[in-house]
Amino acid sequence: MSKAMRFIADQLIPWQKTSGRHDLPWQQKYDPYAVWLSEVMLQQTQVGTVIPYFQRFISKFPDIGSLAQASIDDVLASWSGLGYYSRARNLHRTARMIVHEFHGIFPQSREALQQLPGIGRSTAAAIAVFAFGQRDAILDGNVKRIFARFFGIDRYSGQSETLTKMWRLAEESLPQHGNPDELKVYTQALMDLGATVCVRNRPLCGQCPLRTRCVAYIQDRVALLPVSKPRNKLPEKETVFMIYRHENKLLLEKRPDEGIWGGLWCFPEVELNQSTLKLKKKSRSFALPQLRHTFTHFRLLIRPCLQDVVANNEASAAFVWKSPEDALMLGIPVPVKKIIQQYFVS
DNA sequence: CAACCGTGGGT
DNA sequence: TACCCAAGGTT
Repeated sequence: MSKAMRFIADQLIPWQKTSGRHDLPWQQKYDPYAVWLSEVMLQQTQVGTVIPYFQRFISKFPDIGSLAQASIDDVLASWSGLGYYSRARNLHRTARMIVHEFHGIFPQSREALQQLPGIGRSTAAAIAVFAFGQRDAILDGNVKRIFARFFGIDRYSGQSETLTKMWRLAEESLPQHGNPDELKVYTQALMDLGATVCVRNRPLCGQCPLRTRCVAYIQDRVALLPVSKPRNKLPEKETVFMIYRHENKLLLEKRPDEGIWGGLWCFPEVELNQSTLKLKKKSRSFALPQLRHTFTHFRLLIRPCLQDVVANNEASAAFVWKSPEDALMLGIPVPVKKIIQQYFVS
């Protein structure tokens, strides 16, 4: 192990104790269920966004047994608005697997945790460290950013070669003979440093315990690292939300698990073609103001179209009629929530 | 490996 | 505005 590697842990562990975060809701006790839930919610999601969801979710499903017993609809309702809904479905699947196949006992090794749905290598390592005191390396966005600067890595971290290198650095930077508590402090320190000091824009290098040996700082390349992901221009798509109303109830359709908003309830979508345009002209439908919704990989133009109907005889289980107030309590995507709140509740 | 999968905050 | 991206994982 090189000197630079030992330096990181030696600096970070005392730094975390004085300057790290110690009051996040999932840090109170290292309960495997709470650790797992928080790590999954925090995937690609900022702490400030997660906290209220975490509090509500753990109030409603306080332990893995209650989560396993719940319906997927109830789980998705609690996840509604948080995004990446496959995380919620995988969470639910994993809860049922642990309860029914593992007698309610969490796997404790990183390798075993990694076999569970929705738990990749970094999340598995975080759970193994925080919940079970194992010695494993995380490699999340914080660590990638810190390492890119500290080691002066000027390649995009998505490249497999760069990723392999970073995993090796992450393993080699672990405290050598750390006891479990030390490993937890070290792992939390990486997250805290990345989230509060070594941030993406304008990092606070004056406060950084690593700056004396940070390549980017020494070479004055902090603003250039890490290298941005090469992005494609977002394609634009267009859809019509048909809002069928019958006596103050709205029709919602359950989306398939695969694809965008999987498993959520949504206004029925209509293909935008000649026949639907004719249909819209003939029927007494009312166009609500369109709205734009931006995803990671495309932009969606939504045209909501309100239509009062006389019968509510949709017989399939994939459809429900709900009052606006009840609809808001289902697992619905954000644009559906916005439309209902804006036009259908007082 | 690259596309897919949400949403909100920051600049 | 338009773009970046945040405690990633799956296919």
